[in-house]
Amino acid sequence: MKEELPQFNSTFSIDCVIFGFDGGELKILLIERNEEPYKDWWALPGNLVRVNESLDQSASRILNELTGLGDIYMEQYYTFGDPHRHPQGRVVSIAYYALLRLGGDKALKPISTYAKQAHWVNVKDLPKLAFDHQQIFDKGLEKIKRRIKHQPIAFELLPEKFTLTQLQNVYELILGKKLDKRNFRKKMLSFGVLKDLDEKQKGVSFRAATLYRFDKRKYAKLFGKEISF
Amino acid sequence: MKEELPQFNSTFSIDCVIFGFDGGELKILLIERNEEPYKDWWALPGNLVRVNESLDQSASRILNELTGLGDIYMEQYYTFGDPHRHPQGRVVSIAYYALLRLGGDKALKPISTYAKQAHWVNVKDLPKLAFDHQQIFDKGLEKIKRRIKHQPIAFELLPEKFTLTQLQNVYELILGKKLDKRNFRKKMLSFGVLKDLDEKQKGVSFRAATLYRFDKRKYAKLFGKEISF
DNA sequence: ACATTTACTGTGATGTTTACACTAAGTTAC
DNA sequence: GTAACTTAGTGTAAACATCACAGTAAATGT
Repeated sequence: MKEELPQFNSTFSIDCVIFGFDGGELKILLIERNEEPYKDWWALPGNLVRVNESLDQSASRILNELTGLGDIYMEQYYTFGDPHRHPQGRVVSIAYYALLRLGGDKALKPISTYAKQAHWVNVKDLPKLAFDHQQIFDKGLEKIKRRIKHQPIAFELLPEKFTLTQLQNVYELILGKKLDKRNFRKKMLSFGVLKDLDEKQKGVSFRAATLYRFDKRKYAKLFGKEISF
Repeated sequence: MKEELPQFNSTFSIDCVIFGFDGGELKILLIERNEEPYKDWWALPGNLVRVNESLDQSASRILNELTGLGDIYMEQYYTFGDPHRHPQGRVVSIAYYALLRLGGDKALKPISTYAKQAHWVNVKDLPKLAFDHQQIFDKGLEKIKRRIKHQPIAFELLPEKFTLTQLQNVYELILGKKLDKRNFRKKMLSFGVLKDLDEKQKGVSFRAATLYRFDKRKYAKLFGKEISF
């Protein structure tokens, strides 16, 4: 069990908690491993950092290889370095979270050989994870809980045009609690960073809601004022 | 310049921003390097992580080697991994900050061979730093600015018994702005985590202030309520 | 037209934040 | 010991933010 991999005395990897929001559910992307150790286990997407790659680049690459997507909001949030977290040697792993919109069934293309398949899994229903990935996930969720209160990251999970109910939904899922509809809307609108598009939702049963867009320019002006969502 | 050190193809290190508060000034501990690269430059204390050390342990060790102190509040806050941040190879560095009370002239014992000397330097008056250490410092200061608003870390910088003015002083230095005395005291006392010791400051010119102690037990009970300092 | 579902709206009570200036107590210098 | 100095310590009113709470409006499907 404790055999050394070549070049494996010490190295570093990136692990990503890739959050996706899909009309009502908060999910993360998991892969089924195709290699030892933890072959056939579910795990967070991750890989070794390449020689001439920055950490941010490496995280983006991993996300891109798995989803085909680029230009996604990602943030480094913690580094896990227990000497025994990897059974075959010293691997320090730098964790990132990513937030993205799932447009219906966004194509996944798991082109890496180390994964058999990749799936979006509801965060409320995670399987047992390889390595210390449960711990990495827990800390990632905790981080975005804090961040969502102070920075406009919820919008990264939504399509460009969204309704206030959808926005509230994101907050409720991440914070893990119900919010009052009237207070939520009042507060969100009071920041003045939501642009009313004078446009209604299409293709829904029942009354269609007004669509909004997040106004990055106005937000940038407000920034520094430490607004609290 | 671009020669490879032995075993230096890729490795990881810890760098520490060690904050100390000393009767009115916020300082950090800097070392003067005794080795290439950046020989004779000022730098953050740091070192390579050892084989069987966790990251937290490594950070504690570095602090201990330099100050002789143990049981100090430290927190990992970011990992710096630009491929070219170290001129001799790939070194990913995990940054920690530490907060401690400077009791007068707390003995420093720089027993490491890589440092000629260590000094407490006012954060307002930092010299040019080696590597990307200025960036590491900036991010560390930014982190404690945020954290001090929500968690009781200011107390780590103060002696066990302190006055409200001293506490306010810490806040003002970290946040970089003046606070209103009455509002500050009202708010701090309202949390109910400060114990009035019925005891006055000694050895000061002019009126002596009441001493307080931070009540960790009460704080722990409150915790989860996300109190805002 | 009726039933159903979701969108949307306002007010009053409570708590928090801000702005603001004087008196009290102890020390030092004479 | 008294005057001058320095820091400690205290309260209130206005503005603002948060919270709790329920009914009407609009669109859809039958």
